[in-house]
Amino acid sequence: MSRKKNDPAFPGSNTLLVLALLEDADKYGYQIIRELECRSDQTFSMKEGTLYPILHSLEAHGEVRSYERASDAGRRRRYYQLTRQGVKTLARCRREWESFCKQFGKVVGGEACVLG
Amino acid sequence: MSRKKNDPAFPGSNTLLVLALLEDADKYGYQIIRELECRSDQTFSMKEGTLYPILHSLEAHGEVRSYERASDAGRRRRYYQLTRQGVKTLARCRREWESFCKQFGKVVGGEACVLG
DNA sequence: TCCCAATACCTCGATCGTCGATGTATCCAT
DNA sequence: ATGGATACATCGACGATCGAGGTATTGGGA
Repeated sequence: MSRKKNDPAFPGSNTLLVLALLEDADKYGYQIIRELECRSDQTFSMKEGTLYPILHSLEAHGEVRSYERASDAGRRRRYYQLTRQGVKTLARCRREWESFCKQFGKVVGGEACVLG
Repeated sequence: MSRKKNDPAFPGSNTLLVLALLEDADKYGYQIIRELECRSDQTFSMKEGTLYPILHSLEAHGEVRSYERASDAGRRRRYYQLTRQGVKTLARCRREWESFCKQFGKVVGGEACVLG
């Protein structure tokens, strides 16, 4: 496969990951990265250079909105919240993922196929 | 997600797809594309500009070897065959895929996670 | 007190995978 | 004879991701 160490096994899924993490609560960037590591048993470790552009792009496309809020400690944090459209997109992406998974498994699993 | 129409839902998996398709028999490029479409119910449609570089790269890395053979009709065909190393790589990639799937599902599914 | 690690945000250039277009040639049916 | 399917290949462009770097604040240990 000639993949580098930190290369995620199957790239492209980061946007769906972010949307899914925003489902249960508004979150800020740093928190998304930490929670992703935790939820995936340290398998996924999204880089900041990956996450922030995704967040900004999602906001530009109306999938999320953001607001700034200071933490107890006074540190500034920008929270991201799913919009109604973002919720729909998340649902669609989940369906796409499931379908992809199924088809991919069918091929990689190894059932025969008769060609015309 | 802002993906283009023909963008595969989750890119990066093409190499694994190719290795898996070569498992049961030696195959040539065009055949791989057709069989992939068939096995995945037309979901995956690998482009030639994607496949051939992958094939060449796999050969350069010793995962497959190739030989030319004319078909009945006399058309030239370059068949690709998994090497012993290719078989090992396929097995490893399958394990990685399964692990990825599991972790990804855990996050996208939506179980809670308590952060430290 | 001073410094470093962690928190928190962000941007930039490089790289890699994939696509779409294009090119070549052969075979077959119309 | 013309066009579509087969069959191989390469090229430039683009988008996603990474790694490195930059800024600033907070809290803890030496």
